[in-house]
Amino acid sequence: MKEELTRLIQQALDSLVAQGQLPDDIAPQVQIERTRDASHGDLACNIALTLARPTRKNPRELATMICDALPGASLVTRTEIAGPGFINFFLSERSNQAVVRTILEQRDTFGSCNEGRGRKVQVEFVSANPTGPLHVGHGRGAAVGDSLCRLLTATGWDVASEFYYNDAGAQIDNLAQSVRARCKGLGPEDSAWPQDGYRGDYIVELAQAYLRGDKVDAQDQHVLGSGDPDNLEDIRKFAVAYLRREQDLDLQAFAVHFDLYFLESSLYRDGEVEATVQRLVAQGYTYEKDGALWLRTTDFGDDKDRVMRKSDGGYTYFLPDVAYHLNKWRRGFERVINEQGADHHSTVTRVRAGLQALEQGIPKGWPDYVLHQMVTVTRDGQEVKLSKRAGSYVTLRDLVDEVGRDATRYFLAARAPSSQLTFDIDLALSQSNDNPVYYIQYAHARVCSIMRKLVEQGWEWHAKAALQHLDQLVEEQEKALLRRLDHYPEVVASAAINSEPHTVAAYLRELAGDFHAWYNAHKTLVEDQHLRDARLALSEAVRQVIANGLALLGVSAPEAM
RNA sequence: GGGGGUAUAGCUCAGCUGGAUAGAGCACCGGCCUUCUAAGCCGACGGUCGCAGGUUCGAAUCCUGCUACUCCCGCCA
Repeated sequence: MKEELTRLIQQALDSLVAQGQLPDDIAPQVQIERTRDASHGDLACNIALTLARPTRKNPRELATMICDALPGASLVTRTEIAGPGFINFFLSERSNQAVVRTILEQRDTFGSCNEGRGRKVQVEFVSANPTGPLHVGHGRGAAVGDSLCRLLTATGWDVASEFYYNDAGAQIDNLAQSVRARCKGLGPEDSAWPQDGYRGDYIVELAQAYLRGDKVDAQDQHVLGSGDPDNLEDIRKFAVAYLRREQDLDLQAFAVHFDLYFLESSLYRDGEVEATVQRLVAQGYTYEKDGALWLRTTDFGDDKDRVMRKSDGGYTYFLPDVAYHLNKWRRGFERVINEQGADHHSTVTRVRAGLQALEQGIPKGWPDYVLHQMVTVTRDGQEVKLSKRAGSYVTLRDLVDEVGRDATRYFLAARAPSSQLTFDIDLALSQSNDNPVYYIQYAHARVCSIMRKLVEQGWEWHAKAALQHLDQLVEEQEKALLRRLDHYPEVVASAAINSEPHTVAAYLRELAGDFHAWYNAHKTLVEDQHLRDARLALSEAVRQVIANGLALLGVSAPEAM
């Protein structure tokens, strides 16, 4: 529809230029936008305002000229010049009602598109170290990242979700040493306790499981605890598998699935870390200083150079990160989105710099990052501190157990990633109408309830027949709903392009609001069959779009509440 | 000191990439259940869009400079 109008306006401008009424050196950018207010019509164009300056004409006068030159179109019932010079288009009711037919035909694909054209995109998210259970911050990453995957799939991308975990490096050594200390009955208060050791209770449980010789079955590894408190390597393997399994359970509770778990250790095993170092050295972007090997990331916009190989011979996290992203590039992902906590934002420049230094033809701004700000958790009005090492902890699983999966996911995905998020456990727990997810789900359940009532009354409803009577939908609340429904595909497309799942949540809140208002103002199950059919079709369309939208957020759409 | 992010109603947040009178939800106040689920609806109240400049037909939105809060600035991840 927008394209159609853009074409009409373009034609009008062309004819005005041809008649010499407008100079031919203007390069108009015709923009059609959806109006915010129904009294401004359905669509509006600001062309007269943007052309006012180059043509040195009064915008309203210009708008009149354009309207007069506009070819007729059956879908437009009238045009109007308003405000400073907007051209408002009022579409026929018929064209507005058509969205119901589209929705009932397309069902769960309504809102989908082929923008991605099957191109490969990878979304990496959560990527928590296997050094403890997932906390709320990881939950935000999981909610946002998973929703992004769903949005990209819906818009035609070939999506791969991935979890990268650092099963190598200093943090894991620290973990193994912490477990060994617990095996020997030591605690943080003992002098032999490792510096910065992990103090959480889960380390104690882990040590006990290891000593008992438990078997651990995680997603991608199976380990038997040897029970030897001196074998650090055994402890390390066991601890990683144990916590990997814990995280599996956390994610399972959250209904988040990954196509691939990528192990940092595999980069070492397959020589990719070493190959990356050699490549960087060969490109001449490295130097030795203080016994360490540095990369001149300042050549690529970093504020200081970074160490890649420490003086003790080990690598910093930065180097495997570069090797990992080279690996991603070679797997053919033309688009990669890394969803991480904003505390990692300093890696963005570094990883991109490392990739540029490799000179492999990787685009400068590759990969994309979505950084979410910190999550704080409050209970009884008090902030609950989250610290793995201190041990006081709100885990994702605890939260899901308490609050429920739907509410947790909705809360964590419903805010712009760039804003800080306070997760108020009491509020989320309250089960009251404070909770916006219930408001949306309730709208869905209400439609289902109407459908059940329909059967109880001995009536029937057939979509095909009902679609013949959409012209019955003339009430103000019905028009508002039709406009809102029509908007949905744009919301999905824009949320996917801009990596902003929270806009879907906001849209659903509005759609549910429109629906509840209509529901209260007009009865659906009326005696008049044509009117009833039309309203049932509209109800069903609303139900479908709510179900589609909630699915994009990973939230369920209950049939009864 | 350098960099990222944020600042919009009493509180929590939207604001469709520069449009028309800045919107929701909570909270508070007043109404609506013999009619499809009141987890709902209707109404009222509530704003110098952090401050100061600038860009233009037009700014919460873009630019510059401040201020406050927050995160990062390691040979940790």
